[in-house]
Amino acid sequence: MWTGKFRGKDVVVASTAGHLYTLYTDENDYPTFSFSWGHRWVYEKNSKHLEKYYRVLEKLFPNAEYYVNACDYDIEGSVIGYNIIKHLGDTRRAYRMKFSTLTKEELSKALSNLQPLDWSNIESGLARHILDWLWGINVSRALMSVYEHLFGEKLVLSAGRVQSPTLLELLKRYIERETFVPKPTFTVSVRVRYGSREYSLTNAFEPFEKLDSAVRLAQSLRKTRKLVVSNVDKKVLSLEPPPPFNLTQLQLESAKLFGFSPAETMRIAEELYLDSLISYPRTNSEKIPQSIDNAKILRNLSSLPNLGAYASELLSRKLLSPREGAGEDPAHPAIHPTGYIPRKLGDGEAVLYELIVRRYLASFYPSARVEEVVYTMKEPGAGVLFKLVGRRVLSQEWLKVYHYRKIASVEVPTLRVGEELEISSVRSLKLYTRQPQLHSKASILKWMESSGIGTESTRAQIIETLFKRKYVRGKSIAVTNLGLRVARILSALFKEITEVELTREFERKLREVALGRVSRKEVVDEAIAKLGSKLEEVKKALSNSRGSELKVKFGLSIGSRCSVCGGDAVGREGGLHLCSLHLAAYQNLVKTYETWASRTNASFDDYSATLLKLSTTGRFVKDVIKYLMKRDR
DNA sequence: GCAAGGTC
Repeated sequence: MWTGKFRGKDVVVASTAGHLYTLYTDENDYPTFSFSWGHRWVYEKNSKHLEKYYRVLEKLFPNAEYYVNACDYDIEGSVIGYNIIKHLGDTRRAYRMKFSTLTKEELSKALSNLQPLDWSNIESGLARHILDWLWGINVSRALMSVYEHLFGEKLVLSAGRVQSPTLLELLKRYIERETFVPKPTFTVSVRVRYGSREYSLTNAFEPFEKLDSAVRLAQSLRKTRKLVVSNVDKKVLSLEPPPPFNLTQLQLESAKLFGFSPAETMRIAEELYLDSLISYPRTNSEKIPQSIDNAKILRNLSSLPNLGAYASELLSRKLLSPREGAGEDPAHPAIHPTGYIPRKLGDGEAVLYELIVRRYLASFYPSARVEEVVYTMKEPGAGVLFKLVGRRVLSQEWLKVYHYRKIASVEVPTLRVGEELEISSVRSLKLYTRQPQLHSKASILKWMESSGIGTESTRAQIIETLFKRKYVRGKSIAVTNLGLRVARILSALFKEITEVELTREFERKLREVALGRVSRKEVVDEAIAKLGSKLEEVKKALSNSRGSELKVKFGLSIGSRCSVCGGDAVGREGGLHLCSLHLAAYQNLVKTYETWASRTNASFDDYSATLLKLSTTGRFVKDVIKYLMKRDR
């Protein structure tokens, strides 16, 4: 709590730490549509610490002439402050402070220019909370109940607007990889000699579908034994420095460089923030506003061992405006060092702090200059093209401080158009197409951001929820049998919650609420009506049928077992009963054989035997092949 | 017990 005077009046400032109120219900069954706002520490684990913030506010409120909500100027900030004022005070004597940076000047201006409560933000924010709660709590409860009826096991399960589409995306990628069937392609690899050195050339043509084409090209190259330079393209590329980090970019970069998960990065960044070493990390901004005194921060950083020299260099070169990225955030600037010098840091903290400082420093530097020369070569009289690419860094600039990014120099000779090079080796090669990678925590975070679901503050946590529920596992994220069952139940019964489109629909409705065209009540009532009929339908089905009938009724089974694995079969193909994964694998196996047959003269047996040997063949495909081999023996 | 959103 802080006290002071502003224009002759006593001002008391007390803080909260995020939401003090949460939605809850006393009902245990579903559907449940009766909810209220209550104290968070009563209804949520790990929120005991919130009560002390509340007790301070509770003491202050009765003595105040009026109240000012000075939370971050965004929708959640409006809801956080509104709930406190509504429960402890009187919204008719309340105002909103409107600001975008936390400088003395701007806060002072905002305080002398108080706005009425921003009802449009409050109403749309409350509606967002309620919609997420109604969908999340009700579908989660229904899911647990359906799961118990179908599989006889009582488990804590969950579904939500953000977590469920994320689970489905992980499953999609998992299926793509594990039902993948590689296809053969053919190409040639060429080396040339120039002076005393040899160079490998890059192919500027797509691999061939037929072995013949590659063999013919190889034969022809062996005969002519030379390539002629047909084009020289020399240019100087300008490589811009990266902007300072927002949270997503920090999470992606630290995953790439150090293997930290997004949640780990968040935890370490939080520590650095609480130690006053970096600015607020939960930001989407990639900009440092004018109001931040970069010169002062750089002067302070110049006493850092190792990195201080770069800060001094920037000051002496008067490079004081950092590059800006596209990311915006109304409440916070991009992540940057505060200028405080750390004493002793833990391992993770030291590594992340250095990354943030280097990134901040790099953003002030001019672009690096890289000279690139591309020689295009072809067989005399023919059109097949190869490339030889050389690269040389002319000026490092930001690359020297942001040493994580390395531009490898590639030495190549100086060649003229028309010059001939002797071919030293030609090989024809068989290549196989590669399977897609499973998602990592970093790549699924990126997917969530680009799909517009979750926020800076919640994405990493929501990914951890999927792990906690045991829907997924592994560093390369695989979906468990439980995750697959949950995804299939949700897709069959509550399709909307598995799709990113639900978020878009919420956004459209909430915009209407913010514009005052539709009331919060109308939007909530509409959701209740829609969910109510759906949930009653599911509940009725559960009370009328047994597990095995239900699976058929819900479209989760055709009433038989998968010939390959014994799981619930969902379809029949080629005389087999197949579960969803083995069905997809079987279909890919049959379909891809057409491609193989057109490119090679492999029989189906040769094809199958080769696939079993290749490590890129999906495991469900291998299961199907083994089953077919055993059956036909 | 279950969401997603804040923040410590």
